[in-house]
Amino acid sequence: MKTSGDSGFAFPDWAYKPESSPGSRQIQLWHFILELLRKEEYHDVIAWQGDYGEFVIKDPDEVARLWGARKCKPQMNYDKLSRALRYYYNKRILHKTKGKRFTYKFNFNKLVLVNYPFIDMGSTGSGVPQSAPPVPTGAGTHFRFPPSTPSDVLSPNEDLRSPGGVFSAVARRMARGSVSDCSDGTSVNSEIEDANGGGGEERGGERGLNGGGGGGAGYRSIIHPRLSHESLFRMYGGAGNPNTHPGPRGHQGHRVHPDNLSPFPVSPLPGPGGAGLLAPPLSPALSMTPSSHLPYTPSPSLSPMLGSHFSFNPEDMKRYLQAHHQSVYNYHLSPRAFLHYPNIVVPQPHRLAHDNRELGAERERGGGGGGGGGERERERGERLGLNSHRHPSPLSQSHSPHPHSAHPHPHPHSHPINHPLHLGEEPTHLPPFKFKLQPPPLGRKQRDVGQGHHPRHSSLSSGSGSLSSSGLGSSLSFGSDLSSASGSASGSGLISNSSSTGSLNSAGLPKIKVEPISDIESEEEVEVTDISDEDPDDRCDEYDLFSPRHPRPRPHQPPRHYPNGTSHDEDLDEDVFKAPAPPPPGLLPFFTSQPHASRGPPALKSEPAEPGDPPPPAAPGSTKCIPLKLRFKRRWSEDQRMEAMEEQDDKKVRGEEMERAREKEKERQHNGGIEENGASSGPSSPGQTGYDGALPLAQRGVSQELHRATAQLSLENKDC
DNA sequence: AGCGGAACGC
DNA sequence: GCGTTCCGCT
Repeated sequence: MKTSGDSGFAFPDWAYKPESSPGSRQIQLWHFILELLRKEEYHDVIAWQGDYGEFVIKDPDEVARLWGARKCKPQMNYDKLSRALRYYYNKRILHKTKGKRFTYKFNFNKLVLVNYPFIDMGSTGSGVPQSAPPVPTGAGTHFRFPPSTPSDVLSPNEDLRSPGGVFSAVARRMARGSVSDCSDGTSVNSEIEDANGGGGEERGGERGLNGGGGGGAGYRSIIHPRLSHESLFRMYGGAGNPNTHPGPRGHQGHRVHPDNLSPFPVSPLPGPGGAGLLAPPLSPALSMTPSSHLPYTPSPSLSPMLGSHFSFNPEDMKRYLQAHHQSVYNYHLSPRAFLHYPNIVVPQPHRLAHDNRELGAERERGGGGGGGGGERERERGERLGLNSHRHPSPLSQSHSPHPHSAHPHPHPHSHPINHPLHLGEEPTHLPPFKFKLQPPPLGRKQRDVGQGHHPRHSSLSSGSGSLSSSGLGSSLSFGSDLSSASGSASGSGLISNSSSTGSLNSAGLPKIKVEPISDIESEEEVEVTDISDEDPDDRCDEYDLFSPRHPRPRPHQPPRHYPNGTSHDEDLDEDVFKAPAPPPPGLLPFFTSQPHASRGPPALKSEPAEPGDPPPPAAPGSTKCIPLKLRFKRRWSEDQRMEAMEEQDDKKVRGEEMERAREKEKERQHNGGIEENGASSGPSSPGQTGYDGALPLAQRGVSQELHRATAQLSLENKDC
């Protein structure tokens, strides 16, 4: 990990979005929305409403203003913002709730917010607190492997030694809230903060730890932009973690109503509901799995991990991979994600012994949004310059009395930085586990295929003709596109429709996986996104940090599915939302049931009620009574086949990418061979992991594979 | 209100 | 890749 060098982070390179896609590094609108949604201060402006995932923009102008402030786009207005929102339709991140003004709905069924596993989608009406729990603010959603230590996370100048240093820095960052300060000095943020009294109270809940920290001045760059306080906190401390809401406002530290209100299957599994609630955000993959699904094994190394750090030790990796794999299956994600580690086997999930989630957090949702009416002083015309301090921060959001409880160093002895378990010396790349959303539905605009009736220009650049609607069915068998981008290079943000859809299409190759049929999105098509790529701190003044992209013709926007704007999926989605949590993945015996069932064509999908669920029962000839060995064999063949298939598709879709990835992997293997072996002392040792012993013979090999992978990973991060 | 194409910017 | 800005159309 190159972190130490420039940023001091212990995250693998692949944990970050490539610089090549600066665009994705900035906060994305939906993240921002989510962010606002979870803050009580903004409930007068935007709030959850109705169905899960549905929210209403109560004050469009204000939301736009805030967004504009965050993006340093003073000209922002609802019209523009809504345009952006509309783009999400195609991406399926959102859709409009028809008939309700300013009401949109997140397609969480497709969009698994990796880093927002605890989102509280409570509905207003239900009286449930609206704001979300530890939802990372736009800020640090960047996915990162858990930092090993605070110092990994903090920039060099931060005072690592003092707890206050860490926290204050974080707090300071957190204090920045939703609105950013534009570098030009027109700090919107400050505007708001000032408005709220000394720049510090407004976000009460989160500021709890800001005990000292000196003014916010200059905090801006104290922490590396990539640092997510959110994850930091989550990582460091489930319990006491301020951000996690231990504080007064942490109403739902532990969602009390998880199953019902959350879009995420919080506790699919009976029992320690949500044992995983606070599962360490090992990866997007992990997070994406409803926490409770996480098959973490309470291994010795686990607790430390939960407590404060994570290291790339084999066990952790194993868990990570395991979880990932599990996710793949749970969500019917393409196994491509595991392309590099085809042999990894995910053992039966074990539940986390103790959940470290933010329990006890109680959130007192004080009077709730007082009548939104009164205080809206801002007006659209006025832009940043004026202050429109709207949210007099609720006092209720007091600060966590024990800011330090979240001290990141619960386990000082296991300082990650030098974690003994760190294996490997060579940098390795793990597949980025980048999840993409399905491409937009075929559009109604097919009509214009080929015809440019462009108002402004007649140039039909690339993709206009692309969409042949239907046909592209080809690749679509697997609903989710879990793409494993090539190591560090990948780029996209969390969601992306096939990037080059347009161009490729024009070439005649169906590049996009198109949903064959209407928007019916099969539940299997759970989309996982890594919302980790944005950094709230990426602000206007930092724009130039990113190299400008080369201008290129903008591909046509793929047409939408629904002819006539009819959103068929509305219902579906709704169902999805209401649907009970998906079956416990863990229950999906990795070995026993047929794995890819869900990957079939959408047509297969049936029970709308179980979105994201594990694949349906094994096909008729299931392996039920087959000996384990055989089963494995079978399973493997199947997997291989699937992989092959997908690869084929992939090739069409993004062959290059894959190719590169594979190449990389090869390379890695080649180069890292030595270290790989060295790692063998780790997890593969029987009994060490805790499950090896229980693993069937067949799995041993797999284990090794995993081990190897782990080692590689470790290597990869070695230079952090 | 909403939608969505197009060009443009970062 | 992700908006932002415009704008015509419903």
